[in-house]
Amino acid sequence: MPFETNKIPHYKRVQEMLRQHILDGVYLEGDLLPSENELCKMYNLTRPTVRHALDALVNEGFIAKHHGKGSIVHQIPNGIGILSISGTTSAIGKGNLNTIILVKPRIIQWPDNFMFLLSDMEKEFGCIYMERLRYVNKIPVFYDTNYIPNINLPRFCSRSLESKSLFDLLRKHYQIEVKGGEQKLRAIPANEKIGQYFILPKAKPVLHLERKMSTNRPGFNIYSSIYCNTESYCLYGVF
Amino acid sequence: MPFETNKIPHYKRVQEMLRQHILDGVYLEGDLLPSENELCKMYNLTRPTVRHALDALVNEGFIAKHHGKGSIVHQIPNGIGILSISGTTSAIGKGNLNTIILVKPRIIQWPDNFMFLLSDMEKEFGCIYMERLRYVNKIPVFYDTNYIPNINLPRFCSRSLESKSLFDLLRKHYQIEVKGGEQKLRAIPANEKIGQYFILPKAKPVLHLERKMSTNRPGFNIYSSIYCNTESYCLYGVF
DNA sequence: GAGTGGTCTAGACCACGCA
DNA sequence: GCGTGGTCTAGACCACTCT
Repeated sequence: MPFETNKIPHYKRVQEMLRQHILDGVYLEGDLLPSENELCKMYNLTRPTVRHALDALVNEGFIAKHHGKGSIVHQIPNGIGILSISGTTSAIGKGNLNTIILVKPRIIQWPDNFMFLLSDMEKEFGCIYMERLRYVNKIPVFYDTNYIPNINLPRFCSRSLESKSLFDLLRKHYQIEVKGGEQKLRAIPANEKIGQYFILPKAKPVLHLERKMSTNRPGFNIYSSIYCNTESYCLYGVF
Repeated sequence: MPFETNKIPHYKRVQEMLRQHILDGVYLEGDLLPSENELCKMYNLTRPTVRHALDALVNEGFIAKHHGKGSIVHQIPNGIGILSISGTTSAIGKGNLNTIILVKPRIIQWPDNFMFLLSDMEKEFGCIYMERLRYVNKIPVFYDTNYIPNINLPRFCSRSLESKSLFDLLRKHYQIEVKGGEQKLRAIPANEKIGQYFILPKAKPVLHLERKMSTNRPGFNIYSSIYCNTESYCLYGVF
């Protein structure tokens, strides 16, 4: 029986370990990962479980599978795998992402004409709002505004976020796990403010992502509006 | 034993049937799909197989699953699920997509500085090139240029494509199935030509997608460069 | 032919939502 | 308490790739 570790499913543990190995360079791009049967023995799991982990890595764009050959580590060519779930922090890797909090978490009313339809419960409670500017290798790439329902999140506004992942904070202090979500994409001209953040001329095209992320708390969704500067880094996804 | 049908895997058959039912309005948005156990009985399959089909539909954005409740049919709000694989034609539905061939398939050299790295085999053979303009509900939304390796595709250039899906044609006449792929996204200003196609002012932001699609033929990839007018329709994805 | 991933079965136990 | 989806086992057979 595989060793018990908290409550994280086995396939997810394997997925995270392999992803970390790839990011750490244990497996280099073009390398063959151990075969599914070898991974079964290594982690003491059965094939469907190991396959579940590998399928998740394919979705994140870290590997590609080839029938009869094996799982090959993918190059992620100057692109950022933000289109899948893993969260910006883990999609980019180690020390390459820097975050500045532009507006510290504060309680506000939900905006009128919000980008997604809100449930009655969400509307009833207020909303915690924050803004961030995020740099990839010193280049400003993401400006995001975030809306979190103010439901049972004690002391959230006084917590430090600088250089931490929002998802990590929610998981560690509030046991909130982001499970998945949906997103809408558009190309829009940068307005004055965004142009300044990105050091781009006004009206320069930027990519606009509106996302709704569901969590393990029923009815508790996190909303983000993300502006992406795609001058130097493109977004990258797998399908 | 489930009835044998060609060589399409069972999970894919179920996936396609359920997707068609959703597009046809048999299940309306917000409806609960039959439970996994019910689907097992209906199609005479086991749960992992049915789950495989449902997971694929989640990835395509057609349904969302809720632990303890069931699978709920998703609304796809004025957005186009082109970010997943299903292909533009099936992502949009019935008669809403119209296609004009701007450049009929013709054999050309691969362009220099191609958007993706080509294998030696691909470089050796020529490439079939075509351009299309696609309308969603009468609005020009996609302008795409496509590059297909000219490997064993007899009479391809003389086939009619108008109002047909490229993927369908490849599957029916050449037994080529698109399996998956990767894509890069950027926001760029429309150039003169694209502005005219989309009836947009020049320099208006458009979304640019560069995709590489792998197929069931090893080493045979299809490449597309797609410009999207996101004024009226946004792109939509699930993660 | 040996090894790989792709598909599938037939069970099991658990956590969650709801009545 | 019941039905739901989430995870997992321990096998099986097939198609594919490489040598």
